[in-house]
Amino acid sequence: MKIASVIVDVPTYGTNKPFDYLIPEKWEDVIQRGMRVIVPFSGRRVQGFVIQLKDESTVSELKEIVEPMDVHPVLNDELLHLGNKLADETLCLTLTAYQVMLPPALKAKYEKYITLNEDGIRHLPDSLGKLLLEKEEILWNEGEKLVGAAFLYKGVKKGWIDVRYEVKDKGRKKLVEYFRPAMDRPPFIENVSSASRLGKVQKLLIEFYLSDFRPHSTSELTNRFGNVRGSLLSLERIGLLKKESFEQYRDPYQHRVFAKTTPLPLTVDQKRAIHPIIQTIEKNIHRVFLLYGITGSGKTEIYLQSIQQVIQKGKEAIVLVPEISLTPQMVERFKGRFGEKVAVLHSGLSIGEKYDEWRKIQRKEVQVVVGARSAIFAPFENIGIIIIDEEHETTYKQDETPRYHARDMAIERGKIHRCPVLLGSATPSLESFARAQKGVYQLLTLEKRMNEKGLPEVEVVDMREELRKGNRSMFSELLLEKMMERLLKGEQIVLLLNRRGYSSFVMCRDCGNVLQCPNCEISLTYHKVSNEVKCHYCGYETRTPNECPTCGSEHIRFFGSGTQKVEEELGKLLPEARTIRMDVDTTRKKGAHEKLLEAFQQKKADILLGTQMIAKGLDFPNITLVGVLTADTMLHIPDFRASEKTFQLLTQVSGRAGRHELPGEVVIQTYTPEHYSIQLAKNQDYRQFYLREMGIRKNGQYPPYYYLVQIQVSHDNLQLVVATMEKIVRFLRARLSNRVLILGPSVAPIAKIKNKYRYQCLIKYKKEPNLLEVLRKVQEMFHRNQNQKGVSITIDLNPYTLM
DNA sequence: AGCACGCCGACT
DNA sequence: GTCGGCGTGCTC
Repeated sequence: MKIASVIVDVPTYGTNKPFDYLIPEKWEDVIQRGMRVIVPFSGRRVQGFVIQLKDESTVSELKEIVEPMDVHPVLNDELLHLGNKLADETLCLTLTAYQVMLPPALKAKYEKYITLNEDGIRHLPDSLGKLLLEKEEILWNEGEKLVGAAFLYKGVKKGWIDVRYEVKDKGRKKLVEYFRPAMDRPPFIENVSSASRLGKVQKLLIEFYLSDFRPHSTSELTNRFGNVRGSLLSLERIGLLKKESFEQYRDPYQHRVFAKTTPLPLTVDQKRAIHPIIQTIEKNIHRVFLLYGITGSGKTEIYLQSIQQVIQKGKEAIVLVPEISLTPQMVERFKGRFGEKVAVLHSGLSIGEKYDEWRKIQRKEVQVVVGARSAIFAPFENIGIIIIDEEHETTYKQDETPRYHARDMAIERGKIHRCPVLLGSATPSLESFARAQKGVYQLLTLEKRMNEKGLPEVEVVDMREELRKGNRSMFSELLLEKMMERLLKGEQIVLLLNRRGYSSFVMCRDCGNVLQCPNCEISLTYHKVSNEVKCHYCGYETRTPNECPTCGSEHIRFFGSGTQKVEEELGKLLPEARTIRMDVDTTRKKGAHEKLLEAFQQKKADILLGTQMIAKGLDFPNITLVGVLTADTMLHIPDFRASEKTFQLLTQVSGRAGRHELPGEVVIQTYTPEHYSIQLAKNQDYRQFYLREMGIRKNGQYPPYYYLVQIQVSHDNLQLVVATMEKIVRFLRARLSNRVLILGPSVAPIAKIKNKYRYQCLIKYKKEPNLLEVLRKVQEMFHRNQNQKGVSITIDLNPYTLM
């Protein structure tokens, strides 16, 4: 076993295969599969993943591994397998697949240094020469700032300077420095008295140690005595103290106390649902369950008690929730039940915090992970259950490479570990519910709310009617009336509006011109606070013009309403109401989300106004009214899932009301009250919606009847984009069977983003065994061309948004 | 991705 | 005859 196959950290399709390296004798016992190593590659050093150890190679002249980067493998055999499968099925690089399974702290970082050569100094400008003489070696970027990249390349070529690459390990454990007495107390005292002159501070420190003969951290001593690190180091030099570092976990929840909870008695419904899950846990068999339970029916308690069972068997559990920073309440429930056994992984954590949580898992210090999408790759080795809450959420599909779906990964891992996968939702995705109907998944249902209260009363208000009555405000009479009622009673209100900013677009009333982003094919959104118009796609922003840029007219009007405008209108209509606004603009800062929700929970506000981020998981007893300001914003986006998403959103947000003692009411305002997703959401009739929508999908040849692949091409040259897309479509038509539908080439729904034109095609199919192979060829074909022209193509299997 | 190699135009 | 532009192909 002297040879290692390595996937190198060079993200191109040309290098997407293992390279063999000799293992130097000194590392022979150390290097294992799944470790990261540093290897020489085409004249420089790069990081790589060892995927195999072997005795022979077909390559004759092998180079040697420079050194390992890990003491223990970061990917075990299961994860290596999972990564290969992921790369295969989503058409991404093996390297990219491995990287997505690891915390970002373990991603290699390279640093480029320059050093001075013999008589190079004579040729260099003073600024650079002086710096190099002083420091011997500087970062390439520093040099570039001084003299420009072109000059540096020249210098390298002429041999005046040398370039050196270094692979940096970003994985920084947080270390805390301690000083402890270097010996036991009696010899310590002896040594102190025999030591030659000690400084004043040093004496002080020695005295302190004698009074408290233990290790003390540098920060503790600094707090007590001022900056004494120098003196501590002197004491170390003369052998009295010894410096040590301990790893310390960063705990994102360290300031929170989680009230301990105990298992609640289950209802008859819940008992019936949990029984088959417990059985599969006991018998160690893999099965996928779809837990369809209406909002407030107690799905979480089923999760908790299943996990309890798993932990008792000495196994581990993974729980996925949609973007967890949004639901601190969820974390609380898991930490409350399982305390220290829980690790939390989500995008709100810093790189260091994610790394620490990951290490707790790797070291088996926890048995439960609660996290967002990527937590599905938690390096557990003995999984007893995988739970995906709010199974229908689109965030489980990553919308950048690698475009994997957490549900697929969960099922793959469930098979390997022979354990159940539990998908839970009040509004299951059509895909999953259809599978449950076919018996591929086992359906478990909870049809009753736990509090024995019915679902909240839902009223649909026709906003066209309001307009006819002369009401031009954002609020119907009914909603306003109900809001005032709640304010008097001191109960709380949630208002949902699917649009941030102030108004959705800015139009000239004289010429009809709508302000557009210069880089994207998208209208600009008006933000009143800053008096700017912004593009929500590329971030472009500019001052709102006073006159129309095309015709010069001053009659500029703002159309549509965003959260900012509603907030303002609320201030006028109900000046006594206290409002909290929650959207990407007010929750950008770390922890802001949690703070706003906490304030609402403590009744520091009467109204919580927000975009769809408020629709999920909120569980506050005092909310008795939910208002949806415009239910149809989502309905008319060009996406075959628009109805499904609208139905889900309305159902979810309605579920926020009346979860506890007080009965809840919901008011849905819409311009299309007759639409079935609004009518059926009003009745909370999922099954009827399912049947209706399935009929439409069947007719339109959409999922779950057909599988979908989306191919997009983008570049700043429109002709090139069209030509490339046409070429791809011709290629596909030639290679795929005639049962496959190929739609396009067509303009993407957003025709231009960040100055790049976008074209796309859609592939619909039921069964096409060689599809992956053909798609891989498309990809390879265009990676050759990519170098020349820079056209980027993306292939998305089972896309979730068609934008 | 980065790097060498090689071919061709521009200039000492 | 040399320097430097960048298209091409390779990296164990």
